[in-house]
Amino acid sequence: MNIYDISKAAGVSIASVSRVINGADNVSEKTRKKVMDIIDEYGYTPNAYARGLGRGSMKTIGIMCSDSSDIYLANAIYYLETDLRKNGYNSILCCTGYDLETKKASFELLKSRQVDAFILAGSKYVEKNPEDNQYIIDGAKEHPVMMVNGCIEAMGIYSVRSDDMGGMKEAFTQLHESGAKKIIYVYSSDSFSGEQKIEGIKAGAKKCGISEENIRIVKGKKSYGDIAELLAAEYEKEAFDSIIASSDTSGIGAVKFAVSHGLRIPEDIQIVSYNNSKLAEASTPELTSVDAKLEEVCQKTCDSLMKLLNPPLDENGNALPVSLPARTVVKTKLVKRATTRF
Amino acid sequence: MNIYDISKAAGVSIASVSRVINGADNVSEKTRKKVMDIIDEYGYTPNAYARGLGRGSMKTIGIMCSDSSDIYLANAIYYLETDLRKNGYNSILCCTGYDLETKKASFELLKSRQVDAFILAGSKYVEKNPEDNQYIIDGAKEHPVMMVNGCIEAMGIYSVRSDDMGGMKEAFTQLHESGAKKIIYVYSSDSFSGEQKIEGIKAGAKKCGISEENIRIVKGKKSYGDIAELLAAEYEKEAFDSIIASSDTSGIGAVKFAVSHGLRIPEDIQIVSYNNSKLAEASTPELTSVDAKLEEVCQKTCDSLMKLLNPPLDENGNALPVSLPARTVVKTKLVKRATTRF
DNA sequence: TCCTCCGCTGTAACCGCTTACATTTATTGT
DNA sequence: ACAATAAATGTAAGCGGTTACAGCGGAGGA
Repeated sequence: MNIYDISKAAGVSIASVSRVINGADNVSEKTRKKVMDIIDEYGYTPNAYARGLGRGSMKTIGIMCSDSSDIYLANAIYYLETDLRKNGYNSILCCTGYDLETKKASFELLKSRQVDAFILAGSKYVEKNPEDNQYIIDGAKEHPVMMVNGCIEAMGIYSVRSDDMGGMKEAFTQLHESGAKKIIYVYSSDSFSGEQKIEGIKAGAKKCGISEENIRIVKGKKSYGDIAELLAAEYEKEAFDSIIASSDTSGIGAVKFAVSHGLRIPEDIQIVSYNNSKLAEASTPELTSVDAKLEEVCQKTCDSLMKLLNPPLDENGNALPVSLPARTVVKTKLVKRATTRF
Repeated sequence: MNIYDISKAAGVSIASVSRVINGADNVSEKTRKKVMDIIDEYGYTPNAYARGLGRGSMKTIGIMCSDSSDIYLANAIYYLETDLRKNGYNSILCCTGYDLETKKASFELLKSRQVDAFILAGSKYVEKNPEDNQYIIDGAKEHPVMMVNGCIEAMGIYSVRSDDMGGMKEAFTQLHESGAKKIIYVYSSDSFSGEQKIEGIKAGAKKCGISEENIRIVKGKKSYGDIAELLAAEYEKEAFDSIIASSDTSGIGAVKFAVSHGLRIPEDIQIVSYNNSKLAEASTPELTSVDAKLEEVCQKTCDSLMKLLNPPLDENGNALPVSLPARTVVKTKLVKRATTRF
């Protein structure tokens, strides 16, 4: 069932059918109805690829994320996909894992799929070694690249992220003001936003008059158990009265540590985690968490992308240049729950 | 940069270029090298849509899920996408929500994208009213439809799911054997697998010699708080000593109920949840949960799909018919943790 | 009445690839 | 050395749409 079949059945040319399915205004009401009736009768769906070929745009966005089963990224994907679809765009998803070669291969694959733009979700797409980002920088010359919670400085790369530094600074400060004397920061992965968070911790400490060498920062693995063990070992070395965790996952590890050590939350120990994903509420007791405003970040990402891909037209129908901020930073919000005294 | 550019630069015909990029064996080593060199030099990526148009298959699978931010589905998507990509297939994702019209629209959209097959992830694609499934049944006439944890009986629809009935039966039986006298089952959503689970509860009760009218089944909403409140109200009416939850999410609600009522877990109250997603371990105390073997379910889904889409060929290169079981059921496994005494 | 203009419709080229088939070139046997 | 055969390559027709441009008929003005 293709456009020829429809045109034959309706007794019009394929051009007219094309006009009808594209909602062009220069079709008579009579033809439109004739064509629509046939289309409804036969249940015809235009071939998106042929359309894309003819038109030059597939109305498709390539989304890359390291691991869609990560709660945080799963949410991002949901927001992005839904938002894009509302705007008439489809998403091709690639779960790239953490290996650079796989990331590159996925990028190529999405290119071959003629995506109109890329969205790199998560801060795992900023490599330590600048050369390793070259594939993204090159790609951005052809199609816009939106980075969600990551940032690479180059033409065509736009970044929307939450204010991780500010968020962590606030968490630290609040904790300090609520009487915390010994704060430990635990994180589990290095990344662009990971560094921002550490900067935030340092900034918070500075604001509270705590010297650099008195800031305690430890790095663990991703699992709850690992974080709990790490904190236990640290506690052994020197007790602390508050924990800031780089994610809700780590926050839960912190809760497990506290519970297994018979420490009362929040009386003996306070915990603040980050992201405010569903995990924060899933925890018992529920975690005080810095809301990373993921939904807003995703929504701003889509907004910018839509502006970029569908620029306003001047009176002659030519695209007007759009100027978008290369970086957008969304303010976070501390959500108070049961693991803190404030 | 298209195949003509490459053919010109390499001094061969586009057919030869096509053969090279498709790894055909009837190309001389000399031309292959010439072409590959040019491709590498110019960084050419073939247009997947033109290929698909010419070839008739896009090597793309349409995945529908109600909500990719649901932890369970997020995992499914990860497994499916990764597995499909390993097999050279891409995935287009549609998060359809729970509304029938949106589901239908997404189905149409994926059709227009010429997907080679559909995967409907989650048990939310089996509607109560059989007529409402017609769009899937019709779709299955054109392309295979794989249902993950759902089941509709029709030509071209294949179902892979976990043995929810058996899993729940085992949970009930184990609980009973560990001394539970008053078991309550709490669930939060109606669906195909929801019904299976209830059947399992009933089967377990029967096996334990408990009459139908003594089985307590309550339905709540999705949030932790709601489940906790519901259980509190039920407890008020009549105390129970064990909770079976239809998901880890509900299980966490049960934990919250127990904690807020000062009930010790598992001494005063035992809890068994379902899925064994990351949430089960995230909970404090960690949830005993029936592992729904999602990874295995997804892997079997992909396996079957690949067999269907790439059937073995006979000596003349014709596809041999493949016969696949329309239903595959994967055995679950009870994972014991801290919320039960067994 | 004839010409112009306009709205609608149709024709055909093109998007970038695959592939059946024709053609050329290389290999082998006698 | 030459036909027969096999291997490599090229040509051209699709795949299913979009769209520039040409053509057509009818309304309105001179």
